Amino acid sequence: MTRGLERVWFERPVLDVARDLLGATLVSRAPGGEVRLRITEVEAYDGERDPGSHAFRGRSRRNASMFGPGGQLYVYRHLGLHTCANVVCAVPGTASAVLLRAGEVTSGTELATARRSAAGKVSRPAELASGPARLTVALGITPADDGAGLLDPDGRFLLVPGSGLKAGAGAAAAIERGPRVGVGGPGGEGELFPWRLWLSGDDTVSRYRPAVPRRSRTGQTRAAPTPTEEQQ
DNA sequence: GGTACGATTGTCT
DNA sequence: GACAATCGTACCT
Repeated sequence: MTRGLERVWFERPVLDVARDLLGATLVSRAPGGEVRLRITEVEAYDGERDPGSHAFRGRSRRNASMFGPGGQLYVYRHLGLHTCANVVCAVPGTASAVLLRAGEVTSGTELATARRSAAGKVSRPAELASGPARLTVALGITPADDGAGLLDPDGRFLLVPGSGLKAGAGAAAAIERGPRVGVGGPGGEGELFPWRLWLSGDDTVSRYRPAVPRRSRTGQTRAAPTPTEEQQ
């Protein structure tokens, strides 16, 4: 039987959990079969003190599972289109979580490919789960899985520690870190929280895209320059 | 009650 | 590289 993790594993600083999630395997079981994903890229979100976190403005109906005990999923819908999944860590009452950004499908490739094909195109195996929304599709994670546990060896999801991380020093050297993707905020928040971690050289890691101000439906950007400023 | 916007992705040029 | 899709949530009036 595959052994999972103890809950205390998640009751640590979010960056420690994020680092150790790299190389770990997330197992997703469904009636159609099982998909195993080796995690290659994550982002850490440190709860209410992190301006990039969904929990920054406090608890709400959407982010309630972020405030739950460690070792469960926080799943949310983004832009009404995509589903993203986080691993909740730390102790109840806090709200830190690790966003799963990318991974390598190591088992159940056919099922993952079928899921991704139904949702769009897949041009190469490395793109099966290269991106937070792609990853959830490949694993069959839906908003209904919000709050699902990751510790039960017989449950729908199981997180298995990565064998390559037991060595410690060697594994740490293979981990790179940088600013989080698509997280802007005042004063270059991405630079203040360089909490995107990935396995160096892994081709399943998603492409870095800096945060850009979005044009709203009315044709204005959020910090629209005045006509006077535009002339300068 | 109304409005702005987002931890993204796929398509089109 | 630019842009549209699409809807739940938070914030404002």
